[in-house]
Amino acid sequence: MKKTTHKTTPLKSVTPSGKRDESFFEAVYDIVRQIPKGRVTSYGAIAAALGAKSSSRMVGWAMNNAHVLKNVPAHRVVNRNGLLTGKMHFAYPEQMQELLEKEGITIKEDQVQDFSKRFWDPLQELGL
DNA sequence: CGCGTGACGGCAC
DNA sequence: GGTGCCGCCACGC
Repeated sequence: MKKTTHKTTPLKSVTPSGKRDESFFEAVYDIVRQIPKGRVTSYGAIAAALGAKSSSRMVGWAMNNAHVLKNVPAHRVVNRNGLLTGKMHFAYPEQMQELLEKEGITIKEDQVQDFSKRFWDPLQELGL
């Protein structure tokens, strides 16, 4: 796809109503909600499922906005190392680990154990 | 408009 | 296998 010749608002389209295009956010939330209990995925995997794998940072940015919507299990999203990098953004840092352990996931030093087995790839699982 | 920052990831060393 | 640097895109100053 060709991008705009001007560097202004490459991805951030503005809807006629004047608000920012939240389609990216909604898409992220939609995938996160589909993460099975007891499984985790990575920001990059979600970004890849959205066709913007190089924008994995935007996924994390979207999650920061997601705390408003309680329907999004953001605790099931970790970085590609299986590290709970986003724990500081929860109500309290330990909450992320508590929620994961409550789902049967073992965590050691903010690190998801058996990450490769716990990993849930939206691209593969959703058949994309 | 430039610069620094960030819930990231890939690659070089 | 770990560490560091760079690229990525959006945001705040």
